[in-house]
Amino acid sequence: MNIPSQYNPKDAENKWYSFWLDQGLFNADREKGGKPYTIVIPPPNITGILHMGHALNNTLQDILIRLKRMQGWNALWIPGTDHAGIATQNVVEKMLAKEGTHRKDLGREGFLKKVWQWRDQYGNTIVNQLKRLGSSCDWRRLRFTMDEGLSKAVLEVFCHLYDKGLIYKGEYIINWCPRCQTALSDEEAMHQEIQGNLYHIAYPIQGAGEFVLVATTRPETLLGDVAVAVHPKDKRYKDILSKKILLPFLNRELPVVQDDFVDPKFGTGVVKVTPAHDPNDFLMGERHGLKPINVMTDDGHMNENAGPRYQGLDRFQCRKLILEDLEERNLLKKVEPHQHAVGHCYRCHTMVEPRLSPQWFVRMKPLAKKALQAVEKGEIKFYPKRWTKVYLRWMENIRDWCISRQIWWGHRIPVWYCQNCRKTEDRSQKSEDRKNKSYHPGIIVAKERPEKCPTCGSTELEQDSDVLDTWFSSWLWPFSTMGWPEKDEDQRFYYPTATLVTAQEIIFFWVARMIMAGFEFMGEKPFSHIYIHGTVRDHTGTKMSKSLGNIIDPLEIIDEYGTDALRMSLIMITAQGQDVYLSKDKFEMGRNFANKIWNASRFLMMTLEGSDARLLERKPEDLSLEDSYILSKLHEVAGKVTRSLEKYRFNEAAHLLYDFFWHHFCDRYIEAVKPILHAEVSDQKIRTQKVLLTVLEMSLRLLHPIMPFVTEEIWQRLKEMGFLPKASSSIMIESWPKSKKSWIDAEAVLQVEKKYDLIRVGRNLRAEYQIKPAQEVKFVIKPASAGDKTLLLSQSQELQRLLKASHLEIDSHFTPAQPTPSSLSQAGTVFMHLEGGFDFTGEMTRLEKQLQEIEGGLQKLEGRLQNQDFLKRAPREVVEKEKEKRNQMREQKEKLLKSLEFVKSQVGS
RNA sequence: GGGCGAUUAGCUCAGCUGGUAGAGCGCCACGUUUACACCGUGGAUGUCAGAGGUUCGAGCCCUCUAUCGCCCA
Repeated sequence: MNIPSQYNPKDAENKWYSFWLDQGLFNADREKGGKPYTIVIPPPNITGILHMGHALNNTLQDILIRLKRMQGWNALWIPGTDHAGIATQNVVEKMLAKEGTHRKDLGREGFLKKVWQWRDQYGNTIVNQLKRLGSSCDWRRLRFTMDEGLSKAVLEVFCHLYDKGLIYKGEYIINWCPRCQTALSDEEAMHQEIQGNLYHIAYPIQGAGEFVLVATTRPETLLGDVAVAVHPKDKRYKDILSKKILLPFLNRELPVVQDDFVDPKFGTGVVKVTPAHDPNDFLMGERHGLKPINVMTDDGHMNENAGPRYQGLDRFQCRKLILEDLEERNLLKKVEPHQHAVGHCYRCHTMVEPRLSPQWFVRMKPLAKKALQAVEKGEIKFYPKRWTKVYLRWMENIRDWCISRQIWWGHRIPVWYCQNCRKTEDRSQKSEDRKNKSYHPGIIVAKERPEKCPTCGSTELEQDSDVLDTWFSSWLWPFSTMGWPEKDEDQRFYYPTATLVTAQEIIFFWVARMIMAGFEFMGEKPFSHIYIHGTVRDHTGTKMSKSLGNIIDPLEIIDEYGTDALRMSLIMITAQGQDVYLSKDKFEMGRNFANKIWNASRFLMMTLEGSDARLLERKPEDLSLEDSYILSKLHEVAGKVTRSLEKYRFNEAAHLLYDFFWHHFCDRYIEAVKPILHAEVSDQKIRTQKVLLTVLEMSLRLLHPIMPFVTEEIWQRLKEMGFLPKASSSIMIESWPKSKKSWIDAEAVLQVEKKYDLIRVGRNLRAEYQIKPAQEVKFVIKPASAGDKTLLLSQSQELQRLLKASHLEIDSHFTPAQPTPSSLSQAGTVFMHLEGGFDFTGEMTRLEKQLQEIEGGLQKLEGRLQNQDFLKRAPREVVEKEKEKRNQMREQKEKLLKSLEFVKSQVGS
């Protein structure tokens, strides 16, 4: 048999992924039975390429889905992508710019055609990349937020909410991205601390020859000032309340208003009020009946209201010029550095401009109620649970959601305006509309284009040119992907989903809104558990991003180390919900482990070849101590791994498996049974082969959800060799191992642990005395108890081999006739006989060091056991345990003292 | 300003409900013994950020402080 000594991931990955696909093993089928377990993928953006965040996110989902599938659930993982309105439009616009054209040249329809072409060409890149990760999604159910079905869901929802009075149009201040030229929701404006300045500007008081100092961070907006404000209790400014203030440059007369919002301690205690360019000022303006003046265009330039000198300037150029002009007139009194948070577009990072404009909003308070309760009552749980509070706080302070976007790519708002009704609409009515949000004359909301206006019968209808926020489709994801608003059996079966696996960044964007949508449209929560994993950062703690160039590309890692290595490494270093600091060398861990699995299996296959080894179906009666030990550990680890995974403690599960397979199975068991395997056929040999096969096969199944490829590759080889006659077609549909108590023999485990402790101690002696590994030495062991003697006697052959001993004596009454290096282990004292010279002084220091350690520990223990409070209040088991430990240590101390005395007596001679 | 997280071995991080600290990498010594050098054997290394407190007992619970990071305003 020729098996390469290194695992080659590439072959296995391509082969088995296509095999799984061909066999339809990812496909969920209601008829197959089992309880439903559904996950919907957080749909990646079609402009995206796979990054480590995706790799982690999808590995976690795949682990869950593969686990549940093996556990016999009817496991469904629905994949899909998100149309990402702004991001995709940006990408296509850039492409057009390279071609020397602009979307406006193509017109709306022409542009959308281009976008669809782009998405057909590139939009599935990430889907194919997810496949390389091994993701076992039901690809037949792949959805896209712009699909016909999902678009229908969007229309249905818009009309439903509008009819309920939960959607309204209004002129409000929103976050405006001057580069993307669209409104953004509050969540899409990411606040970043920037180092700016606080400018103290002197505004002249009319007719007084005096000034009032106003502090602002954005001097260019002063052109839109309509008032200045002070706190009502601020006595410093009492005198100016009745005065008019003159706006520099424009000489606009500004009233002085009093408002609680003003913080007397901030700046000078006087603020300028610019309702068209600041959300707080907007509210203040409403409170005081001030009419906003907009001084900017939609692309961030100054408009005609800014006056001829500034009109047409970019907002930052204008700031510069205004400051120069203020300085020239001696109106700029003070500039102090000031750090403040400014919104940035989450798609293009341009500084967001608060802007007054007519937009569509969803009234969120009524939707939030059930979503809030469900989490409060624990019907929906966050893992780790600290996110609960974050969610609740946001929900409690929820604000209306701006859903209109001034772009072309997306679901167009299903609203038509009757041109006729609009003409006749009285201007004064407009402000009324704002207050009475459900009253919209000339507005028709419908799933399809209406033929004529229901009010006046006019056919002059024009559809709203805006599209909806992308999240307005993704908040429906858990059910729109299941065909809603149509209803069918599948939907009834698979909804609600079980677990949502996502990142912290989109709790508000997506998770919270999905919960609201679930209750509103399905009458039921969309999922029960939300697992929030950490953010993947580079080794310095910076979030990975393309523009920073600190990306570690998962595909590159897959090429270099293999998918299983990527998955295992990521899982091992990701504690529940903690951010991950990544560097390339971390992936060696997973690669080395995959190789270890490969080689252990290789060894087994070579030794089992030709034998008729089969899996053990029940626990044999005649197990050796080692057999009992490894089978106990196997079942113990199976239980622990299952519990860890079910509690979303993925790294714990990974470490348990790593430790079991490498250290217990390979380092101990396999090494221990090698002589049996190399010997002639015997009952013992046959049994050992079975144990080996059983442990390997079950380990593979336990490892499969995390490392699907290498486990399938080996499992299939075992099957091909005839060792698994009852096997199904793939390990991925085999059953998940059950931890059986009857297979766990705690006593055997304890004894074997003792045995290895003794071996370690003996080997340590060899190393300390620099005995060459090949050289055999004589050992004598003085057992610590009668029980230990029995144990050691039964294991003497093996001990002899593992200690590389020429002779091994087990003697309860042993006292060395001459100075002999010795060391203590749990099962007894190990003496090593040296031929020739012996370094008494060296041995003395060694023993003294050991004695010191023991004495230190003993002192602590004695102290504790003398403490009456401890004896009275600590639980009895704890006290007993400590007593036992003390007795042991006392004995050890005695032994050491004896040895030491003996050695010392020889030093002089 | 409010909230959350982090601070544990040289590095990167585990440590769930309190019972005398662990892993991987790195380091030191030895080793090429037919599964694996992507390996084996043995070893060294910690005032668990600091200060108080609760407790018989604190890395873990409480309070405060410091540093770093994130979120919200």
